[in-house]
Amino acid sequence: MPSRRHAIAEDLRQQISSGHFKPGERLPSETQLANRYTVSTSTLRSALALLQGEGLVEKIHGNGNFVRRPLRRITYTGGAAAPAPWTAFSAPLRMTARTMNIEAPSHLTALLNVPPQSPLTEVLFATHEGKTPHSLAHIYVPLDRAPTTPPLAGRIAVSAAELCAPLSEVQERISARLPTQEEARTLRISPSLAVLSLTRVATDATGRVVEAALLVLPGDRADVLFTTLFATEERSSKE
Amino acid sequence: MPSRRHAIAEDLRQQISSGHFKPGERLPSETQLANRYTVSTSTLRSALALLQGEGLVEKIHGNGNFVRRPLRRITYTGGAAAPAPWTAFSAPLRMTARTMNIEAPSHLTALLNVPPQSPLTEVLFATHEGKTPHSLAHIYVPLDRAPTTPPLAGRIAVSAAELCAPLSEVQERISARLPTQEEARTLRISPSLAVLSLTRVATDATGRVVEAALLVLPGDRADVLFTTLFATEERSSKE
DNA sequence: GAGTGGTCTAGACCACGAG
DNA sequence: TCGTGGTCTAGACCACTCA
Repeated sequence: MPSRRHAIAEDLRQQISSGHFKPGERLPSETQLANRYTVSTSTLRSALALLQGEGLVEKIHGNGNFVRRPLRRITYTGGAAAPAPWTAFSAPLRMTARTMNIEAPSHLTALLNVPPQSPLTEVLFATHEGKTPHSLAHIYVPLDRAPTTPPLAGRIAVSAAELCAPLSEVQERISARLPTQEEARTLRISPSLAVLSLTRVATDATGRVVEAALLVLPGDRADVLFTTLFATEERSSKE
Repeated sequence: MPSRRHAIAEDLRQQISSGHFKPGERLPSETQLANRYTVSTSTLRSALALLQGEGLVEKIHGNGNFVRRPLRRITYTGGAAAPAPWTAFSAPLRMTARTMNIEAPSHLTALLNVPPQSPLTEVLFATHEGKTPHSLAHIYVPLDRAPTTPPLAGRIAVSAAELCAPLSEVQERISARLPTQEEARTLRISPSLAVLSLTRVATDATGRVVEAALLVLPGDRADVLFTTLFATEERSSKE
């Protein structure tokens, strides 16, 4: 037996995909929708919560529920096959970066293998498509290993490590979770929409950590791709 | 101002981590907890929903709310650095597999690059720690490329591709989402606990798809690790 | 059958956003 | 200020589990 809220969610899904409600459009208020479906507002809200978790609807407090614009799915390419960590896109994809020097907070000392409060360059990084944020990144570079020409910007910031000594190893660890309140606000996603959390640690030939990057990618508009090529014939690993 | 439900959730989190409520233990009923905190049952339930999404509490309909046993975090190791796709664990980690021959359903023909309804071997695969499922995998091998000695079992099933012709490429695509109802039931996780979804496609030297694997890993107990080694000195890629 | 969580109601009041 | 969503109440009734 489909519950009331699932039936309503399904009906709204239909109306959205059929174009009855268009991307960017504001839905009728929750009170109106509750009347239309003859349910209480709580039931209607729980139906909207389902759509929210799917990334179909965005709620804006004090303003309304909006049909989310379907966003291009972006791909983060990891591993050796990636010349630059962010692939290029045909669509206009805006990037913003903010650089600041900080002292290593405790949760980073283990990751970077540096003493507490040692100087770091932090780059806050975001990609946007139109007005909608696509992804977030925090990138940390120990100051004594940073390129000598700040400020970093654009893709250079993301691949800062490449400017340093030759890398010997890059580790990328990926997990899935719900966004923190702040991430949800910044990315303008529902707190119930899963995100990919990727931690990339680059090490140089001497074993020092050259760069750590913490990426947050909304599950409805990003995924991560790794391609592993195996040696055939006399071919060796590709970079 | 922290809302009522966040305060309650925080208090319960404390009581769980302090050992006042122990792993596996049943919490007081929602009515009792609602009285204790002098809130309505709906408010209390929304507090529990927060803990559920964090994987701290498991609700069992008609039975109660239970403190989840903290599970060992497992790591799926991807890419060339992985001799076997599933790393070994010190803890007893049970694996179950069920093999069946099917005809390629439509959503797999593109992935496997085979004609519709061509014969496949499907392996349903699960890992458990104790009674709790850790992960799910659906593995598909085109029949004409399968090893000649079925039934596959254990880790062999997961690395079936290795028995075939030498691989030339493995693609692993990862995304984050909420589980389907069925996945949530099978993995015994909350529908609001994010999962990693990993699609692995292995191709042999002739360009044919040898194996496709669809993995589902609960976000609270699994992550994925890729290690990329760069050639230094005369060293080449490792397998 | 007794007790649990699951769904739903019909309100009240608060917090936010835009005009 | 007004309309929006956010939180919360105090119930009712249903569905499930276990003894």
